[in-house]
Amino acid sequence: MPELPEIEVTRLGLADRIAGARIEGVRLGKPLRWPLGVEPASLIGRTVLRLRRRGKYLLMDLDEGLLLLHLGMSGSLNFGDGPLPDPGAHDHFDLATTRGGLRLHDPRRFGAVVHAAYEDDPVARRLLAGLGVEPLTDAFDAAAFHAGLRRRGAPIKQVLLAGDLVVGVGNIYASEALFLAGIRPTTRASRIGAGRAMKLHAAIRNVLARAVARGGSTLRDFAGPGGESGYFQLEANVYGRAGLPCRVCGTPVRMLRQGQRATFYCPQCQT
DNA sequence: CTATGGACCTGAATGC
DNA sequence: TGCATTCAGGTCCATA
Repeated sequence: MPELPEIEVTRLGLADRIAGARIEGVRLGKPLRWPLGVEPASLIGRTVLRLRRRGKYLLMDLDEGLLLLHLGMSGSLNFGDGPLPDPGAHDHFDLATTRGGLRLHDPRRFGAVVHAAYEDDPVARRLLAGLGVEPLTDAFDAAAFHAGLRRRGAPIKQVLLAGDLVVGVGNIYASEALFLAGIRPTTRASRIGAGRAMKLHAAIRNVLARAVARGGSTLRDFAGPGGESGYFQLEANVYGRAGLPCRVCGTPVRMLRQGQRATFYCPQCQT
């Protein structure tokens, strides 16, 4: 479910509530994508220092080591005061803390919780080393982005999704950013000129920042850590709107498949 | 190195 | 109603 905005909304709702919490209990459910990497009991007594985000990963710094959390396609985190309720079939990781209970719910189990001794250790590097630049920071430079695009012959939609140039742009926001930039998703990245690269750079920042401000997109089941819905889907221009009129020009929105993923675009506005 | 297709897993929606 | 097929917000891995 989650792309960068949903992860960031989760982080914003959770960071202040969990900072300073001491871990008192750990429960694992069914296996996630990767094993935790340590005995769950070894986390007891650790203190949560802060919660950061890198791409679609949440990094939970502890007084010793850190946890890397990924929500995959269907994951969400919930945090509540008081003891954790009895776990359901899809609750696969619980932390009981002095500040409340944190629970990872993930029906498809493409998510993960992995322990690393430190941020540069091999376990963490394997997950984080290949990630591209953070789009909502100054490190996301338009000229460098254009230079990166020029080296790629794949369709621009798939280059955005790959996440090795810029992180956090998933299937919804890739279609939305390309709409805002007026670029066809099938265009080879290497054929995008400087002017359109600048537009796309701005569109990515714009769409992601607006989505964070709206609380993310709730399509099926996304909710923030306190259960709140997101509202960005209400202002999506093309995602999930195949056959409906483009909000700008009225032309029916089209859907196509790129690398097994649905892509939406307006054949009139995007050239 | 880049690009592509399949894999992982479950539930909901759709089609016959 | 029942059963098979398709689809879903990610990303890793093997293969060309």
